[in-house]
Amino acid sequence: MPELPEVEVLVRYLQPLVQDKTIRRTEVRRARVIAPTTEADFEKELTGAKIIGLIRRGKYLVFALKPARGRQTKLLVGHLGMTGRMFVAWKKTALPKHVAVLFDFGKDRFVYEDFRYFGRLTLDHSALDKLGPEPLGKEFKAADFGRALKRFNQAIKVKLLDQSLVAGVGNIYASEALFRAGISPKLPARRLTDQQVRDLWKAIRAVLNDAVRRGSTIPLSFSEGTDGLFYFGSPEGSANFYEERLKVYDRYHQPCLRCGTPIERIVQAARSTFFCPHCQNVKGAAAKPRRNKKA
DNA sequence: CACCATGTTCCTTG
DNA sequence: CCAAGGAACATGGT
Repeated sequence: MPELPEVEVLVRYLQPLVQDKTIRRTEVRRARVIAPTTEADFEKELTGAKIIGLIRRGKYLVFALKPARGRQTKLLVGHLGMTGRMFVAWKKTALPKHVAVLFDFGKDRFVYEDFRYFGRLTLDHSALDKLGPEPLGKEFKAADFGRALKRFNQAIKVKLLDQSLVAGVGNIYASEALFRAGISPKLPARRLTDQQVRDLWKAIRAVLNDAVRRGSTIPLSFSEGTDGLFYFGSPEGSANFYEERLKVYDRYHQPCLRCGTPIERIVQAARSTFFCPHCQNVKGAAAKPRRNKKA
């Protein structure tokens, strides 16, 4: 679940459930996810600590903690990697297979589960310093974004994944934003015109905002029976929310929703990119003619 | 067996 | 120091 919108929805769900909870005990089942914090430090710092806040920064979750003894607030930084999940459940509820970390709250507990263990839940907050502006915040300015892009020859799609330029865009929403802006993913970053920079700036915000809005309308409940923890790829089907909200990502060979041209897939920096070769022509500008086709 | 997967970091190479 | 490309991480699904 890992791009900005998913993390945002998760934080909104999680925040009231962890706010003011005291961690009675920690259990680290996979030490790699707390690195570089050691298990001894993790336990020492967190046991007895109270969670006094939870916010999102880029794709990170930032927990503010009031330590058992100390006065100084500590930060606990979470990241879901590709497959991480976090939730709060009754202790009688069975745990999933790949639990990485548990916090005992008394009646219930916080669970961080991640079957690929690419994520993190650590006291090391240095990753936050490398993040660029929040795309949905007012500190994200088209002019700054454009200036930053001027430094790179690399394809714009690849630079959208650079968290130091703008924080929170991942592989899915990078394709989505470029489609929305009508810009080729292959266009070298420094070649974007000022107009394209503005279009892309706007498209990033629109695509992320839409996803947060839609994600917020989906029940996040850990309904009994299913292992379903998230709105993401609904466990029981329900016409698959995931498919219908995305306009280009994972739609290889399917007709472009705007012009009917088959969507193409290419690989950039070892990641898949999906785009419409007509609506997102490198030469830009010209692409307008549309023969709308029923999908 | 082959290839693919929402992410980040480390290691080369130029 | 910087840009860029690729492998690695770990566990699946198809």
